[in-house]
Amino acid sequence: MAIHKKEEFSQKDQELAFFAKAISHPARIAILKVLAEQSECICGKIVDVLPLAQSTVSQHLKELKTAGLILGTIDGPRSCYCINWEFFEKFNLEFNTLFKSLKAKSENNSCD
Amino acid sequence: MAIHKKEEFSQKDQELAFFAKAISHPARIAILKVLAEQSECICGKIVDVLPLAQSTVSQHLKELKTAGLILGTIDGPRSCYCINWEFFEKFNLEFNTLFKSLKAKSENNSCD
DNA sequence: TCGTTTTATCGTATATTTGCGATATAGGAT
DNA sequence: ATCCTATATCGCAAATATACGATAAAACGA
Repeated sequence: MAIHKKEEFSQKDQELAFFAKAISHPARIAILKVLAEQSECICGKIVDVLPLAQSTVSQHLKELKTAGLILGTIDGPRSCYCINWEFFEKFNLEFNTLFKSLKAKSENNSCD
Repeated sequence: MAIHKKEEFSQKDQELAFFAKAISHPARIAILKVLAEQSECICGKIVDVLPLAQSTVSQHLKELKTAGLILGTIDGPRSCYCINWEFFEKFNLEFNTLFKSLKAKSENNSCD
């Protein structure tokens, strides 16, 4: 694909797409659910719960971290992750805004 | 990657990931916005608006259609697309449910 | 110090996504 | 019938994503 064209779209659309991509794999959704459930921000326990190899889980955690959805701190020999709730709110809001704006736009027409 | 493991996750997580993937590219978000704005469910006008080749746009439209987010009808020599609002509501609700359930789970702990 | 445990990263294989040009198809106009 | 327009699909190339095993790094205990 020569050069990918993603950067030619609006910042907002790129950001939304980026957010959506962060949760576009069931493993990452499952990880978020586990993190939300656990009182301690467990680490390798996620590996036990998911049907994936340790290295693969680590990769998904890295992606969620890059996206901003989770925070990771080193705790001795292990890593401790938890949901970045502050960011999560922004994330949530962003989706709601998209959905609302689409609906709002549609109110001016009678397409459906 | 030998065999991809997506099907080993819960139906719900797979569905959510699938939904997220549908809007994980700025072109598809842009298409949804255009469709929501237009009073007639335009077709190739989308190509004019997006910085992509006709064939690429057609492919994104197909993906949105496969995901269920848009409907396409043939209108003479051209294709007419519009947002599938009924499905859109389900889509919207699914995300809200995920976000709410994550927050609800977190209320039992003090991780953050 | 040496081994153990835990996790990140590297290298690699394969699958999927993205993108485009070329072509096919189908309807409408002349 | 022939041409034109609009769109879908095919074939291909390149980029990304997914997955794993092997290995590296880091902290802890014996």
